[in-house]
Amino acid sequence: MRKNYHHGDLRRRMVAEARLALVRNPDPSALSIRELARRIGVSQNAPYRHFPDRDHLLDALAAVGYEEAAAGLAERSVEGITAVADVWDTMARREPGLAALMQRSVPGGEVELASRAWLAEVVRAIELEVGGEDPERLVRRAIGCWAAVLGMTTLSRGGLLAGLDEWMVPGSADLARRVVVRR
Amino acid sequence: MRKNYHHGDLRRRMVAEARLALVRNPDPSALSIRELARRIGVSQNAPYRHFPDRDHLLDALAAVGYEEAAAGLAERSVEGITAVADVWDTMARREPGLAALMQRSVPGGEVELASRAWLAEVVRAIELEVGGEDPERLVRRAIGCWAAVLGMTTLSRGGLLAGLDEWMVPGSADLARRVVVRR
DNA sequence: GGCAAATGTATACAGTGACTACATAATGCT
DNA sequence: AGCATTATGTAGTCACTGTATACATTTGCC
Repeated sequence: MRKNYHHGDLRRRMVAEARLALVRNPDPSALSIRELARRIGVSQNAPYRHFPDRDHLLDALAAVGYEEAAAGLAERSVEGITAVADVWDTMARREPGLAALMQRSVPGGEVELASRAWLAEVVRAIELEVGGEDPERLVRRAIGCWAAVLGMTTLSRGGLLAGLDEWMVPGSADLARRVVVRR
Repeated sequence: MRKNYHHGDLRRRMVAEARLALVRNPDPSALSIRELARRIGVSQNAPYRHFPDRDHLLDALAAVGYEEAAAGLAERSVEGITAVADVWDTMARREPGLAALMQRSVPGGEVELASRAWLAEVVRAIELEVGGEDPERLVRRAIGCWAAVLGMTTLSRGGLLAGLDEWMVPGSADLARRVVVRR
């Protein structure tokens, strides 16, 4: 009889609220399904109708991160590698918790596809900058670039570079440009 | 009157047992203080005499990881960046859970010093490879190299490259060992 | 209109980190 | 040696978590 017995959009709402929670506290392991449900105003078990368990919620959120990153890169891939570094850096700085989630892809999960879309976009950006290399080399460069940027943001987000002087830390765009994967 | 009321070496034992637990299950958030205590045969609260909370235990373990990595690199730093990649990748492959811990440094924690020792060793390795560069560039290169290798192992350990690696390089997935940072 | 599927609620359980109060052993001072 | 202090253990408790099971309501389809 109640008007809002059914929420109507709980799945999407959970993902959004999880994202907010990660902004308040970037540690993904501190994220609680019950608290999200409470905050949304729904019973503590309702979320389980949409996600088999906690990990699947995190996976869905990480996928959103990759989708946004890919879209952001697509908009400005004219700029090449700089754009790759910039897009990832900005995301990692604004939402460190989200960035942390994006380091893991469960096989069969949503991240699997979304991260591939991101990688494709990186390949496109690299191609624009370095011109017509053979495709395999291109992909390897893209992976190297992604790894370099990811590594730099991981180091600084984790505080591993805290206290080091500014001049000691390489710019991630420069680094990304110099990293190459041998075959 | 019992013989073993005091364990005698509980702190070290906890770290060792935590490491084992991470080998059984690489997810650090699944690691339980109580279970470790149970396994050691000590009361569930005894560990708290040695670690103010769970995070400090993880920090201590991560520090051990950095110490070993630094020592391992010192033994073979003649080889330059490849040795860096090799040492890190081997560690990350054998103990992914430990590698995950090593992405975070609490200010004032043990990782802060240990990771600096590791970085110093990386600088040494890079210096051997590229010869006498000016110190600033050297440190930047070292950090960049660390980041690239870390990023690479994170990508493959996280499954983000699943399905791609064997496509790119028939037979072997040890991408990190093939990372090159150009000057 | 009625019935099945989707989506919500209520309740319960075992496990956790962490706190407090207390017990015992080890250490060091006199 | 004797004794007080400190280090290190135990016991018991609390609020909280993920998740399972059983039941209720709503929605959508024939």
